[in-house]
Amino acid sequence: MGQICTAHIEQQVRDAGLRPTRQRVALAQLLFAKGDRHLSAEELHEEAQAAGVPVSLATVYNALHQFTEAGMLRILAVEGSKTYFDTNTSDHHHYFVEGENKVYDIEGTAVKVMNLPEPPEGMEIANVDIVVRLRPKRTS
Amino acid sequence: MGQICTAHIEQQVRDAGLRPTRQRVALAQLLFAKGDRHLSAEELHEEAQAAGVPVSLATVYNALHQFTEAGMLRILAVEGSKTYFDTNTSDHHHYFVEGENKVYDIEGTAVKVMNLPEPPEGMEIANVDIVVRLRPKRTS
DNA sequence: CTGTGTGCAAACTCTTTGCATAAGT
DNA sequence: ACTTATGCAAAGAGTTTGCACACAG
Repeated sequence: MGQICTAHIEQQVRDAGLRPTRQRVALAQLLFAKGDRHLSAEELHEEAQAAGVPVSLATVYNALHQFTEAGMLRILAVEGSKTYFDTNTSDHHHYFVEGENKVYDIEGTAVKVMNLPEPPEGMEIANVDIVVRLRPKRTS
Repeated sequence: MGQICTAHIEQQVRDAGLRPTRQRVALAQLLFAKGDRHLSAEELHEEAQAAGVPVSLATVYNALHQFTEAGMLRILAVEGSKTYFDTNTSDHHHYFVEGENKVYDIEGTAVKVMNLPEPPEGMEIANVDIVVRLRPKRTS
């Protein structure tokens, strides 16, 4: 099964126009094997190390951007210094927790946006991101 | 009128629990005199210089964060390395143009979000940001 | 006067880049 | 073999911090 998955991942990487190198396949596996995830370059780097794949941080950045260009990942629109990548590239939405700078998917969702105006001339909508910012409830 | 505005701005700064110093008042004036704006620290710094207010970049950062804590500004949730501050702290929404990393308000808007689920235990919604990502329309 | 704010420069964090080495086809 | 990817370390951008001087109350 590891074999089948690896072959499948390799194909995805190849389809993106990238050589299925050890590092890229390993990173793709970490990214896409476990369902939807949001993570930063540094987090993925640590995971790779932990998984026994000695990949450099620069390579992680390269791979993340290449995957993004290929449409396999999307960059999350959240404040904060770090860039977060999302393995779910379809329209879906997030909670952002103030203070801890963490992002969670909004689950079980039929969230819908109404009355969106027409985009300006010559532009089209690439996607719509909704970020619901949460804060600890004040003691009542 | 400049007088009245300045007095008003000074009061706002004072109400935020901050001393109405030359720099803070000047920055507040630039920020709040012209309606809704989104700008980075560096942009505000340049504007201040251009307006003949020789304020340092560090002070701009300080002021922006202090105004944000006081609820006079909000940090925009957009990707990219720079932090953008928004002078409109009420629920309203943005276009983000891919490539040029620019943010525009969505105008004339009755944009509404439907079916937002309950937030998790102990959390409340601080606000909801909608970012509509635009890209150039492909030549048809 | 007394305490807070400011400005400068150095430090820090995250990300990108250049170039020699290694790996894929 | 030939080309592209990787890893390292150094550079770069944006932001924060520490400390002496200046200003507001």
